[in-house]
Amino acid sequence: MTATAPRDETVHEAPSARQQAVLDAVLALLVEEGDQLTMDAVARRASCSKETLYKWFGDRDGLLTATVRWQASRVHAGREAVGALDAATLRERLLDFAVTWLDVIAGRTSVVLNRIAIAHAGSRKGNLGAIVLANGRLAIGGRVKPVLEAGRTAGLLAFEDSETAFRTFFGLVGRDIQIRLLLGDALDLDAAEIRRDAARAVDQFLALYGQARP
Amino acid sequence: MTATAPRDETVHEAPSARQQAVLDAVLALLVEEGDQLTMDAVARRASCSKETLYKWFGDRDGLLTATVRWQASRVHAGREAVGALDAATLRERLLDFAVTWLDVIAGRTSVVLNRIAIAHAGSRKGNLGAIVLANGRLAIGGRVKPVLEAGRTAGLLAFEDSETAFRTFFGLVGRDIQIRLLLGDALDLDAAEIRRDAARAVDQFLALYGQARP
DNA sequence: GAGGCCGCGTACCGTACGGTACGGTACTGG
DNA sequence: CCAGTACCGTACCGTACGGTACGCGGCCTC
Repeated sequence: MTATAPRDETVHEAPSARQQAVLDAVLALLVEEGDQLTMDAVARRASCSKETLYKWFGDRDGLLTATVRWQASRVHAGREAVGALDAATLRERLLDFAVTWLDVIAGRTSVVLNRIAIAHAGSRKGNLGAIVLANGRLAIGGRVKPVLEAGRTAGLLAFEDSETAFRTFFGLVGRDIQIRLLLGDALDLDAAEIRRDAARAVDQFLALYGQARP
Repeated sequence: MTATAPRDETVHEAPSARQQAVLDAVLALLVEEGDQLTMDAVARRASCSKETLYKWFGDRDGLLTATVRWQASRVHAGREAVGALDAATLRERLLDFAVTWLDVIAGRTSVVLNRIAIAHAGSRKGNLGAIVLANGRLAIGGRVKPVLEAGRTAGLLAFEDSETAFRTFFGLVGRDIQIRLLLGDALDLDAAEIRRDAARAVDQFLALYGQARP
């Protein structure tokens, strides 16, 4: 290729600080205005030109994708290191996951982003859905399953397939909350209620899969 | 009012046969084409004029609302009558609910309609979300809870709040299935797998809430 | 301090789509 | 046989919005 190739600058890796500001503007707009997000509105809100948006993100979908990725990159905090499980720490780890997860899905941002991704999944070319899935359901699965397996090797849990066990955990924690929020049910959970719900879910999960150390 | 009032014919009660055909066309289009449903496409598919669509349904939202209602009216089959529960029939009733419910939410039509309703809920004036909620989550809740309560009075189940118990049941049955489908995950469940999943959920629910007859 | 780049603001274009108007045809009641 | 009505087909209108073009000001480099 010759030297004049204009070099594709669309965001594929980490966005710059300015770009992050734009993506935050998108999130804010999404949360405030529902999902009729226009490129004009984004440009105005972020004080940048539409041309810049298209240069950085390619097209509307690119902007949405970058936004979802950006939001996902913020949620992935959280320690790892699984070793040395006793019953109390197992319960605590599960409780921690449950609370964190409920906090996320009950948040306005998560609801709106999931709405966008779901709408997107309905109109073909739906990578947005896949991205949200990978960073939501699948990501938390990937982090919980090692804990479950550690619980099993410690003789605290009994199950055959960690995926199945995790899906039960997921169901016990999430129940009808996500679908209700997505469909617009008010249902505002405060921190106390989330903690109660999470504890109940963990208790139920342990009742189903726990076993006294043999 | 004078005699020349043009009389609002928009569909509020049961749609006529011809109107049902139109609504079926909408459903077919929705399932086939994803959700970029245009009034033009509906008119073409249903062999009717756009003017008629607007006369019957008011506007696009009205058409969508009527479609959701129409679909909901088909799902509500199912016997009632709760009396005389023993352990086997309780299990059978719950299993029946679980299978039916999974069948519904795994169907293309349900997925598409939920997508529409969710997108709608994101743009204010979201009665669609409320309708889907009322005919989905809330309707099944209303039908399951009497069974649970009958189970309790028969001494087969132990719980304080039937709503809470039902939500646990809901979570155990649905798990991550609905959100994954909404986000475009392939995940095609055949009848056998649905039956297996439903049975597992019922077993787990009974393990949590069941008690031997005292 | 002159050229070059980046990016803001704004004006502009094309099109898809919601909604309306209108002519034509079939059926019904008087 | 003549209104009146219902409804189909199609042409049309207005607008919102995705995407592009262009001018101008600030900043960096030589």
